[in-house]
Amino acid sequence: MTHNAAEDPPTEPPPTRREQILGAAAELFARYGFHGVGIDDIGAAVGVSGPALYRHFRSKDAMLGEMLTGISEKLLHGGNARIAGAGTPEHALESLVHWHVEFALTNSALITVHLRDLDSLSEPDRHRVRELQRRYVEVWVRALIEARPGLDEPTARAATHAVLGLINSTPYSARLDTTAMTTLLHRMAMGALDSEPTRRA
Amino acid sequence: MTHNAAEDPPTEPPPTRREQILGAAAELFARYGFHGVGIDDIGAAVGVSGPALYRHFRSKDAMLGEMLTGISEKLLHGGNARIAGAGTPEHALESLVHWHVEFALTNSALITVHLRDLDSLSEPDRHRVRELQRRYVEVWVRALIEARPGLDEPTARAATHAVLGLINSTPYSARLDTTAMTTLLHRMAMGALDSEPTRRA
DNA sequence: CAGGGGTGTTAATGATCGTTAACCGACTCT
DNA sequence: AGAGTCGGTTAACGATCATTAACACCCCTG
Repeated sequence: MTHNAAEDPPTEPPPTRREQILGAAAELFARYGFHGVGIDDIGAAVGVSGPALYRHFRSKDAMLGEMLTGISEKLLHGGNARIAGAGTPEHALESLVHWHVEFALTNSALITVHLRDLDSLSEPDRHRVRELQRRYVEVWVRALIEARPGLDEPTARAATHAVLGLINSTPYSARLDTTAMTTLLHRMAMGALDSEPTRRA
Repeated sequence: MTHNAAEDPPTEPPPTRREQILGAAAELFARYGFHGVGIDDIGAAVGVSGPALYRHFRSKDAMLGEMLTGISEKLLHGGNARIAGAGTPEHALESLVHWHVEFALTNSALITVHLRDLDSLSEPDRHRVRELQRRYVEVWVRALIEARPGLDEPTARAATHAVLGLINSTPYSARLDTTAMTTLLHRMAMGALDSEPTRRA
């Protein structure tokens, strides 16, 4: 035994099956909710029936865990990357909006699951995901405060949640074509953020 | 038997127990999801244990059904009322925003359940709720088009979903105090709607 | 060709949980 | 006092469903 062989190999080229299963599961979870989907349903969706999935995942909860930690990490890293490569604070903010809009439009099923089934996670996974979320929001809050000096932190945090809610509304929406939807959401998000929330009426 | 005595008496002054149960159930559903809450949990939350609830509701699904049709009707009727009592189209829109913000802040648990557990409903309830939702959105779409002439209907519908998403983000948000939150959400919603989504860049 | 890892299959197992049964005290109305 | 309804209790019942057992291939390497 060369220590533990199949634990967490980050340099591993992802095969296909796991991801195929996760994709199908995401669609199903998005439509029916985590508890509304049986292990057999997921199996059927990828052409195998029932407990075959246990060859690929330790449990049903593990699927959800991997799915949600995956999306949360992608969001956080993407956000950080956008911030890093931006010149002005205003540009950074715009970049974040663009990133999140694109992400939400591309991964609407994951967004839905993320909003909906977070607390079907096991304790440790839930904490991990919440921590990643928190850090992602923090990226937004910092960017927002830099771009709108004088904005206090609690307000910035609330405004961030609101804008993310706006963008994440995408799964509920009767979709326009992707490019129209992208510009619409982008414009509305910036409009919401431009509403000078720092000044009194 | 004087026909059916306890069916649908709309003129009835609501007692207390059903509503108490619905309130507790709403909080629990919001926190743990419909399937994540047992009948015993709901009972415990109101001080009785277990199947006592069946003296008040036909089933667990019936609770969810009543909860969600209730909220949907309140939203629709409130929306219609605001529209009716408004002078200018701009004022009507503003009135809708105010109404929804207030509602979401006052009933954040219901909003959460509404977004999350819609498809745990029985077929007929689900259709009823979706129909009410559709009509509520229609109220917004009409108001929006009147206030922003030249806006095409699909875009107006998408914009409506986005604004509702913004306002409904309230449950996820680290709440400011209610009045600050109200003005912030109101301002951001109007800002999003003012972002002249009809013009090209 | 022996054999072992990876991937499926179907049939038990066991827990959870909504729902019902059977039973009971309290309060009202006559 | 007595009958009935209302709201509650605890103990079965039954279904659903994740998980595991036991068994069967395929394929690749030695």
